[in-house]
Amino acid sequence: MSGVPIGEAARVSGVKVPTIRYYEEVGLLPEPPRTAGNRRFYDEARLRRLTFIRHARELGFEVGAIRTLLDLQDNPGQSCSPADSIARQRLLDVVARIDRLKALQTELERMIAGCSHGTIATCRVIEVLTDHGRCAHPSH
Amino acid sequence: MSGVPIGEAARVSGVKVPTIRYYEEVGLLPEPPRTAGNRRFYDEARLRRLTFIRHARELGFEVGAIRTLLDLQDNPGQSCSPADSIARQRLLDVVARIDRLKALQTELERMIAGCSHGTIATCRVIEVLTDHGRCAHPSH
DNA sequence: CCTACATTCTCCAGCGACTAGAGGAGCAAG
DNA sequence: CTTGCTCCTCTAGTCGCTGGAGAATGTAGG
Repeated sequence: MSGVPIGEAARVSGVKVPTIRYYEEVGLLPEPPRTAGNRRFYDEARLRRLTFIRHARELGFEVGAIRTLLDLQDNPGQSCSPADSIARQRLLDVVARIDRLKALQTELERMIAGCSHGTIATCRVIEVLTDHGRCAHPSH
Repeated sequence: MSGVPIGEAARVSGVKVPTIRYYEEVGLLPEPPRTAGNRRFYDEARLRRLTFIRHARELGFEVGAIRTLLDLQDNPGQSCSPADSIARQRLLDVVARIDRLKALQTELERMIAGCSHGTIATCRVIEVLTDHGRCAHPSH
C-alpha cells in the first residue's frame, strides 16, 4: 500500500530525481516496488534511507563509506566502532583540507594584495604563478 | 636548442607524464617539437609554462581559468584586471569552502564525541545521519 | 471519450581532471 | 644482439552525478 512517486520523493528528500535513480543503480538504495505502469514507489523506510544518504553526502562521506554506514544501520546489534572510525577518518580529511585551503587563502590574499592594477607585465598574480620563488607557500 | 624528454620534464616540473600529455591535448601546453623518433622534447620556455600550470592547479585554479591566465601572460601589455578578478574569484571560492568545511568539522566532532562506543543501535554517528533533527548544522 | 499536459520510464552521453592499461616502437648500455 | 628502460598512441575507467532523447503512463478538464 501507498508510497510516493519519484518526483515527490525528490521533493521531500532534497535529492534530485536522476540522482535517486543513480543511487539505486549503484546499490545504495534498494529497488523500490513499481506500480502497474512501471513507476517507482517509495515508502517511508526508503525515504528515510534517502535522507540518510543525502545527509551523509552533505557531510562529504563517499558513496563507498555510505554503503558501509547503511549496512551497519541495517544491523543495529553490531559494534559501532566501524562507523566511528569512518567518521573519524572523514574528520581527518576535513581538517587536512581546511589546513590546505587556509594556506591557499593566505597565498591568494598575498597575490591579490600585491597587485598594483597595472599591466600583466607587472602583475603580482601572474608573477607569483610564473616564478615560484615569490611564493610564500612552503609545500610546493 | 635541444630540451628534455617528457620523463625529465615530468621530473623537473612535478607534473606526471600522462598529465603533461593531457595538458597538451586540452590546449594548455603547446605541442612541443619531436625528435626523429617521434618523441616530445621540452625547452626551457615550455618547462616554465608547465610549472606555471602546476602551480596554478595547486592553488586550485580550474583549467579554463589557467588558460585565461596563460593567455594574459602571453600578452604582457594588457591590463592585469582580468587576472586580478580570476584570483579574487578563486579566493572567494576558497573562503566559502573553508566555511563549509568548518561547519562539517563541528558536526563530525559532535557526532564522534557523542559516540559511546557501544552498538550501532545507540551509535550517535548513525543516529545523527538518520535523524536530521539531531543535527546542529543549520544549512541542511 | 478525447485531448493536453505533467510525470516518469530507459538508455546513453558528458562533465572535470586526470589515471591506468594495452600493445608497440625507439634507444642506450653491456 | 639482447636486455630493459622510456616513450608512443589509443582506449577506457575513475567519481558522483547531470542532462537529453524519445517513449509510455497518469491525470485533469471539456
